[in-house]
Amino acid sequence: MNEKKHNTCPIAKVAILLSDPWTMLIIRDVLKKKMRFSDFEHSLEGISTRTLAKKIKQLEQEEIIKKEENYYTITKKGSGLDKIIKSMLIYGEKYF
Amino acid sequence: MNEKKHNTCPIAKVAILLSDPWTMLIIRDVLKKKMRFSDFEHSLEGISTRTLAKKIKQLEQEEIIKKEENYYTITKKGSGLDKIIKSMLIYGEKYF
DNA sequence: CAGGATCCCGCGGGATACTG
DNA sequence: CAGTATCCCGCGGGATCCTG
Repeated sequence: MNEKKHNTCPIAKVAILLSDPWTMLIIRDVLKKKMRFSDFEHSLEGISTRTLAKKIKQLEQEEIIKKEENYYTITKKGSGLDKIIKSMLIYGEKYF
Repeated sequence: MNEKKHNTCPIAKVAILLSDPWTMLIIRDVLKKKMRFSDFEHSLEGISTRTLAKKIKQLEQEEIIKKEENYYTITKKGSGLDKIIKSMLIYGEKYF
């Protein structure tokens, strides 16, 4: 996936941002409540610490989530994603 | 990503389904109009024929898109995804 | 034009061990 | 608990060529 070629389409940008299942699940969790590292590890069964740390860092850099005192919370930018998550939930419940 | 561990969460299922940027862009395109293979190749700049063929096949198996006479169109199940795509568009326009 | 077949390489990511 | 550091392997996917 070459990001530069698709930088004009907003859908493509969001698609790239969310193009990892873990990422979406992290957002799902942190939309509900503040999470610590170990909370994620329990919720995201099967993820390795290495991968989790990386995904979290990505999301911090994108300013989707932020960290304060070992707790991760959603940012304003991040909370805008709830609409997407919500529509995914509705779709998932209907078609799976 | 171990799919079995997350098979109870509808969000996780949709996340897994959409966890590839190409996939979402294919859906974006086919939601607009019927597409042929070469249409995708032009729209999805940078994708290889191999990958494109694979993604298309996946989506056919999921019954998100269907093929008739070298044209791909959206299915009923697939058209439900427009809500998600739409919310992604809105988010992308606002925050990027 | 619509793909299938092969070959090959990179890196994403698991497992494990270690530190503050 | 909250990560960092290595080591190592698999496979996703690009490039290329071929067919109906």
